[in-house]
Amino acid sequence: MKREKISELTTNRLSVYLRCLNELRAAGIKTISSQELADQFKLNSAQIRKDLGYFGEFGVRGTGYSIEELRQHLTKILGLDKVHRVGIVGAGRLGTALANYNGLAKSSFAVVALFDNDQQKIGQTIGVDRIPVYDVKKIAKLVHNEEIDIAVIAVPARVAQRVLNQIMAAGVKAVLNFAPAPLVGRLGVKVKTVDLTTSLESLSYFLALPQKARVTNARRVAAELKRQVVNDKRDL
Amino acid sequence: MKREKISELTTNRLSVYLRCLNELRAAGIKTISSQELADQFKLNSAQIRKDLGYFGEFGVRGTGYSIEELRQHLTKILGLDKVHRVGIVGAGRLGTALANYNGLAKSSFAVVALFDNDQQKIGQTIGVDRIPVYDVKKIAKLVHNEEIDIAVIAVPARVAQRVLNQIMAAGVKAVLNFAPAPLVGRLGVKVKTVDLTTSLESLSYFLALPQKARVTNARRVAAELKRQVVNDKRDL
DNA sequence: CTCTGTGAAGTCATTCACAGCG
DNA sequence: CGCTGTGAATGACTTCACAGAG
Repeated sequence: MKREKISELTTNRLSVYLRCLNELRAAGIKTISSQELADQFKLNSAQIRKDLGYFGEFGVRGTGYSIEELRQHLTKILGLDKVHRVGIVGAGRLGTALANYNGLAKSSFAVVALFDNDQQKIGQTIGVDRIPVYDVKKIAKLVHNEEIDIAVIAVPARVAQRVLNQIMAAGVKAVLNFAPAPLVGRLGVKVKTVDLTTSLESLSYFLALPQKARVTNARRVAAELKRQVVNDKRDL
Repeated sequence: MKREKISELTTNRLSVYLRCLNELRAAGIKTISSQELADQFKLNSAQIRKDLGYFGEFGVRGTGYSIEELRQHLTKILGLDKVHRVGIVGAGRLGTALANYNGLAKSSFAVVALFDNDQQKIGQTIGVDRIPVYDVKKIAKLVHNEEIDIAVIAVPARVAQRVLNQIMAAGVKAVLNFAPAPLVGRLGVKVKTVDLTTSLESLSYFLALPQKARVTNARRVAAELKRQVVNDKRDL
């Protein structure tokens, strides 16, 4: 296992591979080759082998990968063998929706606290899990008491940087930001921004293109189509 | 204006530039250089000039860019001079949260319909804007009647591909997908996936790293800052 | 003979660096 | 002069292609 720097593109893909492996396991399949796995999404098989290669040699030549074994390795690599405790700052619509989002509960993330500055909301609980809403001022205390290791920013853009500063001051090292703002992180703190407006505007750009440009979108689309066909065959 | 293929990384940044310009305009500033703009987020000024250069020569040498003028150009380029009509499939927590999300209303996206298969929800309206919830079966009809040009998938992963197929059959060309599933699009249809689980698992990976690797050298962290904005250049 | 693991080649993106306009 | 626009250089990511393990 050579500890060179792993790109975020790679870690994102590892997450996707893991999800796929979980499904395959549920389907009772024991073994899979990088080529078969690549067909599931439209990736190149060398990409998968290379991604895995950064972390070790998990495959068996001539056979492929043991699904259960690879699954365990990826779980470990991604740090999903421990439950992460998540605090959401901003108990607005997005914040509460995320607190209730089942997708998270199913994986190893537990939302343990929400924070807001609205006195109306503070003291309430959210969802069937009755997650408490605290005063934003108590972030530092609760990060410590509840052992929160991941924070989610779901506040308006204009206060996002201030909130991030509070979060970092409290010692949280990983932050998922939904505010459409370019946040400045600090050494050793990972800030990942999910920007819905940018995503939509990017779609808008695509729609604004002349139809010809949208369709003649080059090799990648062609390659996708090819794989699609392959997939369909396989399913039969 | 040379019509070569523009990377999605570029269009994502254009969206961010535009947001910044809107703020600068609100602050009453008239002109800005690429260097100043680059300082706002941690970008390279050449990057900005190159991004803009794909679409024309908007700058004035020795001075910089007229904020109002550049703002108008970017708005046009991103197709934001027209209001996009958005339909959200899945009236669960995420779907309704998005329907209510003010960030969208502020820009040029209007959510005009939700779709669900739960008879309890069909016929209801969501939020202060009273957006109606329709039966999923009516997607094709409503896409036509309401002139929906962007669809949002906010349904569980296992039904996401089926929903996408219905959406594409209805003629929608741009789709924002929140389901954690590798969807297969069709020629001329843009599918952009926002995968919360992957984002969180990527943060988890970071936390699982030895502290030393997390902090690394300042140069690398600076470079990472630029990547904060989630850029799924590969749509899963 | 199949499929992994991996250098080498190829492709795409970012940054440098500077000519030349205003 | 200062700042844009852009080739040329560098760097990052992906894909090819094949030696070699099982």
